[in-house]
Amino acid sequence: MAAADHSPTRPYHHGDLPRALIDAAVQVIENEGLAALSLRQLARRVGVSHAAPVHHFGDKAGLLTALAVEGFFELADELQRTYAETASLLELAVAYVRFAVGHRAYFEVMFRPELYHADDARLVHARGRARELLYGPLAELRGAAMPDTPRAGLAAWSLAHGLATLLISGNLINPNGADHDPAELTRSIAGYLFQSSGVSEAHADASSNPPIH
Amino acid sequence: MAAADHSPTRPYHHGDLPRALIDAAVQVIENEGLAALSLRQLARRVGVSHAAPVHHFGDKAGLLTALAVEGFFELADELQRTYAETASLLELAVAYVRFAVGHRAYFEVMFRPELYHADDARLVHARGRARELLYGPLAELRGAAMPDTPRAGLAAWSLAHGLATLLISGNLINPNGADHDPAELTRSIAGYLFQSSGVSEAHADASSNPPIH
DNA sequence: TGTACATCAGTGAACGCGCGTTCACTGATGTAC
DNA sequence: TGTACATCAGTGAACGCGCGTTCACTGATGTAC
Repeated sequence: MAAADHSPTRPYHHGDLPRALIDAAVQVIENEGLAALSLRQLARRVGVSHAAPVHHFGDKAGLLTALAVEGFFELADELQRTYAETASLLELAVAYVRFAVGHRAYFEVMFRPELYHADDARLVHARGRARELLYGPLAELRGAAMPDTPRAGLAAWSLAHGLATLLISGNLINPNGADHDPAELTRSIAGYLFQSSGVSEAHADASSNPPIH
Repeated sequence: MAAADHSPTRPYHHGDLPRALIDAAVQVIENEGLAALSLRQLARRVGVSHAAPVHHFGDKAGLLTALAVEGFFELADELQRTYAETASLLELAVAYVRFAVGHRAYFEVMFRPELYHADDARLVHARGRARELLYGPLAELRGAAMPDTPRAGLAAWSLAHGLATLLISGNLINPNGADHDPAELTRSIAGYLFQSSGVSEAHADASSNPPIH
C-alpha cells in the first residue's frame, strides 16, 4: 500500500519531507524506472500536496540533484571503508559494482548528469570525493611501477563501470537462468587487469610476449 | 531548418517514411536526448501527420525496436570488418568504442531494453549476431591459453562498454579541456587487459614487455 | 489499352491523460520581548 | 508567562502543454483481367 496517509492524526507538517521524497523516488525508480518518475507521483506516495516537493527542491532536477549528491557520498563512503579494510584494488572494484547493483536508483541518476544540476556546489564536491577515492589508491602505486596513473585508473573505472552498467541494465543474459553474483563476477573479471594472469601470460612462454591477436 | 516540407509538389506518399522517421529519431536523440523523443515530434520533423508513424511501427516501442535492430546490425558489421582486417582483440575494443561514440543514439537505445520490444525476433537475431562477434574472436584463443572464454569476453566487453558509456554520458571531464580521442584512449586502456604490462608486471620487468600504446 | 478493385499509405479530428509550474493562501512553529 | 510577529511548510486551484493512441476517412498505387 503506497497510499497517502489520511489518518486524522496526520500532522500538517510532515517532519522530514525531503527525506521522504528522496526515498520515494528511489523506490519508484527501482520499481518503475527513471522515465516513470514525476514529482506529482512522489507527492501522492508521500501523502502530500503536489506542490509541496517544489517548495523543497525548486524543481524536478533539484530533487535529482539531491539524490545524486547522497549517492556520491554513499559511494565514497563505501569505497573508503572497503579500501581501508582490504587495501585491495580488486576489492575496490567489487565495492563499486556492489554499490551499483545494491543502489540501482542512485547509480542510474548519478551517471546521468543531464538529469540534474551538474554544476551544483554540493554535487561537485560529492562527486569529487568519490572520484578521489577511485583514483587515490592507484596513485599510491605510482612510486612502484605505475606508468600512467590516470590511464590505469580509467581502465579500472571503465571495467567496473561497464560491468555494473551491463548488470543493471539487464543486458547480461545468464544462459543458466541463475542470477549472476556481482561480487564473484567482478573478482574473476577484474583479475584480468593489472596482473599477469591474463591470456598472453597463461601461455606457456611468457617472455616471447605473443600478442593477443 | 527541420521544418516540414509544405511545397506544393510534395507527394501524398512519402517514399520511405520508416527510414525518414528513424533518421529523425537519431537526430533528435543526439541533439535533445532520449527523454525528449516523441512520435509527434518525429512526424512534425518529417512533415507528416502525427498518426502516420503508428501506421508503420505500431507504437513508440516499435520504432525504437527497429532502431535498435539497425544498430546491432551496424555494430556487428563494424566488429566483423575490424576483426577481419586487424585480427586484433584490442582493435575490436576500439571498434566498439568508436561505434558508441559515433552512433550515440543507436548505442543508447540498444542497451536500454526497457525502451523497446526486447523479445522481437529480428531484435534477438541482430543482438545475437553482435554478441557472437564480440565473443567469437576470444573463443579462437581457447585452444591457446584461455582459461575461461566467457569470463574473458565479459572482461573485454565490460571494459569497452564502460569506457564507451563514460565517454557518451559526459562523465569524463578532461582536465585539459581538450576532447578525448576515443580510439587512443581505448588502446591505452585496453592495453592493461590480457597482458603482463600491468601494474605488478611492469614493476618486475618493464622493458621486456612493452605496452601496446 | 483500359478498367475494376484490393491494398497500402497517410489524414485529421478527437479522446483522455499526467505532467511541471505558478500563485495567493492558510496552518504551524519558534523566537524576541 | 503570555503575546506579537516573522518565518517556514504545505495547500489547492488553475494554467497550458504535449503526449500516445484510436478511428473513420481519403488519396495513391499496383495488379488482374
